Order: sequence, then structure tokens, then C-alpha cells
Amino acid sequence: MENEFINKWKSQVKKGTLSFIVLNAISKKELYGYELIEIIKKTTAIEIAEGTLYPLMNRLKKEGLATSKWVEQESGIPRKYYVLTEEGKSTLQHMRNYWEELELSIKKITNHGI
Amino acid sequence: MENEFINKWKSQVKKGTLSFIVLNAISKKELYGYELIEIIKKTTAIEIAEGTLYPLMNRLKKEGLATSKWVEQESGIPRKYYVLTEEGKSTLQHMRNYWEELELSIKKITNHGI
DNA sequence: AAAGAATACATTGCTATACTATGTGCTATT
DNA sequence: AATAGCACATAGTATAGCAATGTATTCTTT
Repeated sequence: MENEFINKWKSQVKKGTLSFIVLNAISKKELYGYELIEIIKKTTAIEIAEGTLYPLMNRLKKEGLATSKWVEQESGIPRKYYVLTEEGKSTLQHMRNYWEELELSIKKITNHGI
Repeated sequence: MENEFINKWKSQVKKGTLSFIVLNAISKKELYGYELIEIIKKTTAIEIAEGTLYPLMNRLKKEGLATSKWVEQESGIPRKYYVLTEEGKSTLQHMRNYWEELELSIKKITNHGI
């Protein structure tokens, strides 16, 4: 049985991390919601609940970082694909810079002490 | 003027990150609250508000990861020093492992695509 | 000596976001 | 016919960072 603190902590770490991950993901290629969950789970072992992803994508749209478009399928339910806007791209760049700094900061503290 | 989204995002990234940073910091050496804020700001450029740190330290104590002790000063206000417990040490190790995985996951997505 | 800055603790109220639970409707499998 | 999977979505709850505010002592500046 996992420590309860650790589980809560992991959930907290995801706050902020998830939007970063999702923006990175759709920066390579248009993806739809369900696919995002699957693909992120497969490549990173990070699980995003559906109740987390859909509100998150709507926030990104509301903030002007992404747009979406419905794409009809030959068979099956239509999919909503997400596309990064120009503002989304430049914001993502800022986020990448900050993340690199953060990584370095953490490394400093974990490896060399403070 | 900085993007509003970025500022909110940075604040969200701190959720979880700060407890990790603080636990790492006191794992090297006993530190008191005000000192933690100063020292983390100096070495990592991450600013922790006082209204963030003190409740955070109390949570860590409540969870059994740290203890604290008052130390009187020859001159000046007494300081509350924080010490990592055994449980805190092992929890920190789990957190370090998870953080490494997270770093790798993010690297995968930012560098090589998904 | 008085005023202000710095040290050092702490709480309250606000806000943002992840998660569980739940719901809808279509398609494929058994 | 029933179940699992696909694909969207919302409501309610809990957590944690932050600004604002408060208390009290000590140091620095004028």
C-alpha cells in the first residue's frame, strides 16, 4: 500500500505539469481528447482522468492557447481535435524555459545541498 | 508585463514542488522558516511567500515527515528549526524517484515528440 | 531618541486545479 | 442481449499557493 502523503503529493505535482504536458503534446501534432489521455499514459505513465482533461482543454481554449475543431468519423463518434495557436506556441516556449530553470534548481538542492 | 496565464501556471507548478524543495533543504541541515525562504530564494530564484511556508511546514509536521524545535537566540526572536524524521527521509526518497521519472517524461515529450 | 526596516512567527480568505462520480450516446465484441 | 470500449462532458470536493494582515523583537538610520 502506497503512502497517502505521496499520493496526494503526486496529484499536487500534476497541477501545472499537466497543462505543460498537454501543450507540448499538441505542439507536435493535432490530437483529440481521448487520444491525449491514451498517448500520454503510454509514453509517460502519467494518468490523466477524463474529468481533468476536458476542463483543462477548455481552459486552454478560453485562454487563447489552443483552438478545437470537430472531425466527423466514417464510423464512430466525432472527435474534437486541439490545435495550438500562435499565442499558445510562444507561451509554451516560456513554460519550457521556466521548466528548465526549475529542473536545475531542484538538481542543485537534491544533489549538492543548499 | 508578464502573461497572466504564465503567472498562474508558475503558481500551480509550485503546488507539490515546494514541499519537495523544502524537504530536500532540511534533509541536509536543520533550518528555520525564515531562513528557508531566504536560502531557497537565493539559490533557486524561487520565491516562497510566508503565508505559503508556515502552513506548509505545519502540514509536514502533521504528516509526521518533520518535527520542529524552538531555539532561543542570544539576541533576537527565537527560531523554530525543522528536522526531518525517518518517515520524512524515506518519503523524500520516493519523491526523488518520482521526480526523476517526471523529468524523463517531460523530456520525452518536449524533445522527441509523442 | 524616534522612525523605519528587517527578522521571525502565524492566520484568514480567495482562487485555481486535479480527482471522483456520474451522465450521454455510439460501436464492437462476446 | 449484454458488456466493454470509445469519446465527449459536468458537478462537487479537497488541496495548496498567495495577498493581506497581525504580533513582537531587534537593528539601522536620521
